[in-house]
Amino acid sequence: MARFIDELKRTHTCGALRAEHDGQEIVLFGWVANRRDHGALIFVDIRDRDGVTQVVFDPEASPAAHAIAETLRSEWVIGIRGKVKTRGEQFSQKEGKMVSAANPNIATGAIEVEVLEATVFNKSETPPFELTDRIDTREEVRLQYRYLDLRRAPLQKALRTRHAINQATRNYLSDAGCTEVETPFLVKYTPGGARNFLVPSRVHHGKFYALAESPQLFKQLLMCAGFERYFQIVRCFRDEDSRLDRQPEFTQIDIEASFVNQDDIFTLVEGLVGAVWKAALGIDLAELYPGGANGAPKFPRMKFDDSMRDYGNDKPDLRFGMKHFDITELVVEHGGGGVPFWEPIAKKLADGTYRKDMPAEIIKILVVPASGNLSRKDGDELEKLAKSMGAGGLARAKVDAAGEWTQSPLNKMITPELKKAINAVCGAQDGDLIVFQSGKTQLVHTVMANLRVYLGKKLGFIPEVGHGGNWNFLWVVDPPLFEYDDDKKAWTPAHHAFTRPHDDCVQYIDSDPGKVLCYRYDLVLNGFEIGGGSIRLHDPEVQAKVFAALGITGDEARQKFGFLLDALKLGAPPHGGIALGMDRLVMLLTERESLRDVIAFPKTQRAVDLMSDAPTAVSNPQLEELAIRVVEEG
RNA sequence: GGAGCGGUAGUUAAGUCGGUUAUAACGCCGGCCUGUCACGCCGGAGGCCGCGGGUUCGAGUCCCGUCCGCUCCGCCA
Repeated sequence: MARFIDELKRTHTCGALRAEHDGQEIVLFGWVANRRDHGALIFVDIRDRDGVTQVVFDPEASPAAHAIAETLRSEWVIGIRGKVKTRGEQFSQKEGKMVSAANPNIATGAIEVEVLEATVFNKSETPPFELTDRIDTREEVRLQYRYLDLRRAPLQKALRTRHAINQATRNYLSDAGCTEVETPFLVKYTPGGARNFLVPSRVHHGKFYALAESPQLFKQLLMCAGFERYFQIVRCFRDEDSRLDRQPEFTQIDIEASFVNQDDIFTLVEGLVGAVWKAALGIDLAELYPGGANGAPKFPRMKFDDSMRDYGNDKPDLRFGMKHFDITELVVEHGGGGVPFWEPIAKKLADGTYRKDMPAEIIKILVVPASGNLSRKDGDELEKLAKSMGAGGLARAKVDAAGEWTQSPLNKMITPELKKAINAVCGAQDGDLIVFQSGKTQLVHTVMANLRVYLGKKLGFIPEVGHGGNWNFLWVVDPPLFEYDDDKKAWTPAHHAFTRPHDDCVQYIDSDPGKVLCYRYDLVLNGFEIGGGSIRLHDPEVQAKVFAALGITGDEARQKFGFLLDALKLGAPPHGGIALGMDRLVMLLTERESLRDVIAFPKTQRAVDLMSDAPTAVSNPQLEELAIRVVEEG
């Protein structure tokens, strides 16, 4: 029978002890975070999930414990029994006078523990990196030893906050009448949309399941099944390239409800987000965003088109200004204004080659205020960034007091009238820098949107991550139902084919699909999309029109979505829902720089687990069982 | 699929115009120290400069290829 654990139970965590515990005999378990050997006295910082406590090994208090302390090394797992002592004034050899022995930097700094008895549960080899709070070790190494990295307080804290968010979410949605239902991960493969991970089947040679990219169809079927309100905290899988805010497997807070309109979903989600912020941070978002139901916050809304026009994407970071200005029409009015690379665009718009309401090419500008103090080198840096995103270049012009454009080839080409008009439109002042981008609409939007965010960070308009909450929520609403695919020369669903169009747009589904807006919405926080959903199309007649506009035949539709189409014909209630990206939500709420900081075991950009080395090749017998042959590449 | 940045001791970095023994800090090992808390002091070990080719009398440094990580575009809600 071991003395520690069996007889001596842990009485406190390493973050618990305070001055009020003075004199108590306690037992701590944990890891050696640091050891300071003063010859006779040995100080050891013990760390557990809750914090750090300094314990002192004094040979006079316990020679046996002191002998053990002499052997201790970093990350050994130990247990101690000792007596809590408040740290009073003591003579400092370093400073040569009496000073307070308390350590204000740690929560338990008012006390220390004099060790009476100690044990080593397990030794540790020297860890590959030092487990400090502010780590500077390359992520590659940390991911390889993820279990060590996870011992550090910042990651412990992030995952514990994630747990709190989970709890708050379950409580709130459960109280709101939602039933948590688990939907399958192994689902039918449907082409289109995100690439699926495919799972071969031993009993069905040559056939594959797909890992669910979302429970979309199932949650709609649950509405057809009469659950009325559903939620699930669910893992989703997408075989797409990763990003800072995208992992191949990720978690969604998935919600669907019947007999609701868009406002009802917003109210439900605003209440959820409010509850989450309150539970995890103790912050009342209703103070920032008043006007919601039952003390919940109410977030502002922006139309999709306005967002694209002003910010170049559908997830604008509104913590700072620097709106884009679309000067396409202005340039058309001036017949190109003498600028060679604008003239063809103006011409195509004037003669009707391009539609005026959805031009294939546009011209946008962005004004960098004089206070930004951008040097010529900074300008070159901007151009480099633009080019890396596919832009041909990046025209710039510095505006002087007289409204002339200096340091710019444009000044020689452009007509004075257009120059004056552009200055007026964007309100450029002396010293401001105008940045121009023209060309394919999507490219211009993307380049300018990224430049805006880059500048926002560079000029300090966006606070650095971890420097205090500055929450900016926004609903982006009323996007188009269809997008025109230039390559395929066909209309494609902007989201998916089951989104309900605005009633007054239904008439355009056949005649002019591009004009059809729909009940789709995204929730944006600080420039990240943290959720998206829609009111679904439950009317089979309109559904048929949408399929027709997409060039999907009845047979195709039946093959892909047959079970859902059947369900919609068998008494489907009006319904809609949303999915919130749990990982992104946690990342933003905890002010971390990457999704990897809030996922226990994340994968790299190439979807590799550096710790386990997944994915790996599989031996031939296993492949044969699945009737799969691997073809060498090249 | 594409662009950019990075890879030098266990860790983080420096390494000039290509030059002879590749530096430093932290960590590690040994010794000393009864008030440290980024303890201090003395000493020591530790390197396939990501990998492969090339140029050169000579390559961490220049060239080509390749692998890995990160950020972005494409892709993806």
